[in-house]
Amino acid sequence: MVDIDPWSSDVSTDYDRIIQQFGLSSVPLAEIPNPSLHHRRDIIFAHRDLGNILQAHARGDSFGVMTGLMPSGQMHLGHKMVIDQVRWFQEQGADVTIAVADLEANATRGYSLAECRRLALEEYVANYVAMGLDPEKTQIYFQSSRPIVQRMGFTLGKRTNLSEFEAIYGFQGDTNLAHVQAPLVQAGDILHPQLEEYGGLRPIVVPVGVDQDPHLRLCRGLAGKTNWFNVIERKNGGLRITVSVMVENQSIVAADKSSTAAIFTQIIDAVKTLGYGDIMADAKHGIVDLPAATPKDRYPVRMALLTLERSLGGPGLLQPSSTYHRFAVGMTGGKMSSSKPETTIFLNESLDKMEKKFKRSFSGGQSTVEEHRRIGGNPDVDVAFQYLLFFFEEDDAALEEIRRAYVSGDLLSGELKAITIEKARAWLTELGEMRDQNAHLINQFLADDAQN
RNA sequence: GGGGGUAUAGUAUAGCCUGGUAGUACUACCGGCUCCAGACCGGUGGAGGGGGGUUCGAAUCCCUCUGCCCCCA
Repeated sequence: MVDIDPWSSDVSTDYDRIIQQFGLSSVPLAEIPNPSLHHRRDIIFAHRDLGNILQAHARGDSFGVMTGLMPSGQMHLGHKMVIDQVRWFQEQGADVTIAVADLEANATRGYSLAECRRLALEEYVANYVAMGLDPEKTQIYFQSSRPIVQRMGFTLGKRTNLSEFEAIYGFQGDTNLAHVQAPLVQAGDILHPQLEEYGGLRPIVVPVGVDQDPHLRLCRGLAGKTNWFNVIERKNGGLRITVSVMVENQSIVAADKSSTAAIFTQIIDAVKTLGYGDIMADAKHGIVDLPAATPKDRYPVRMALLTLERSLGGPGLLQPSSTYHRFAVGMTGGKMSSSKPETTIFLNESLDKMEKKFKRSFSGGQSTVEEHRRIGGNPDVDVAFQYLLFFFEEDDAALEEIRRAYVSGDLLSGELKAITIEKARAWLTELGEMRDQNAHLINQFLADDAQN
């Protein structure tokens, strides 16, 4: 994992390196409809397969967003960032599925399932509701009362092994097995919304921070390995479909010559409906080529093949898409961490406490007024400025004006802190009011299997 | 199935053998310096897994339970 140096003024370099190292893609701002503050400010800086989501959106097809919560501790600003993204996807038309990882919290943190439920509703869901998610389009469930996610985790476990877990998570011989099961159940969480019972085949996006990428990599790998048909880019242009023969589908796709031929006919029929005239099938080598297809066609071709796979009895799972956001700097200048209360603001923080935290937050100002006027402040490391950027100042022009004044030395650190405190005060106050006003809606967010 | 080790503050640890006010570092909190914060200087908090025993007195010795780690089969 790349270390992120919070002191570096040139943060983009680090994130560029992450993109390269993890094989992520940059976010195509121009293609994002109604870009949010996070997009405009490059806070959401990378993605995997976001194109699937954008295409589904453009076509008017359904798509979903998935997130989870671990019912332990308190919600803080780091959580707000994810919920803001979930809400944005919802506003663009996504259905929302939220997993309460109560099994995981129970196994690894020692909370009873009853405690998990209480904490999830009172601390987490209450804030989700307050932050404006739409109860009509949001389904919250508990891992413990949706056994299918455990079963999927079990089944998907066949596609990986301890060596991979060691490589991805650094697990070793002394690792508690609860930690081994958790990512598998989580893969079940992420993939199960595609099941017919939970909305059917459609792209699902998971917005996370880069530190969560290992989970996504695992989940995408597991889903991909179950696919009966692969879509790859041809060396000389177009797309190539290959058939993946495995124990599970051998009797269906490759029992004998006639069944193989039948499968190829179905593949050709499936892609024909997408409008490709030029289809070159080579059953002997197990490939179908679409020389005229473009990389963008990968999504509809993939969807057609997954639909075919399902009709043949396969799981037909689409790899989840993901987006990655930068982390706001912690209030003390280091990392933001829920286990260190002094590094963040809780969503139910008292106004006094919030003000105190900002007053003692790390600044990018100079040692004396004279020096500050002369040299100016550094907004890149200034907590008060960063929190306006990440959370509290919606207006780009206003933010830019503050940045200009701070850099020039016109604005002192103390004055900047006062601005941020006022913004945070307004936000926290409103959030508290919304929590109270909307508390009665909490049950509407719960899926049927999450009701008491 | 058998054997060994270990449990001290939010974190990392010292003290245990040889019983006598539990020490240190970071963190937290307060003050100084700073426009504010950091850095720096000064100060203040906070701890021996649970139960039992021995003893005037147990973190320390003994038993037991629990958790964690390791070895053998």
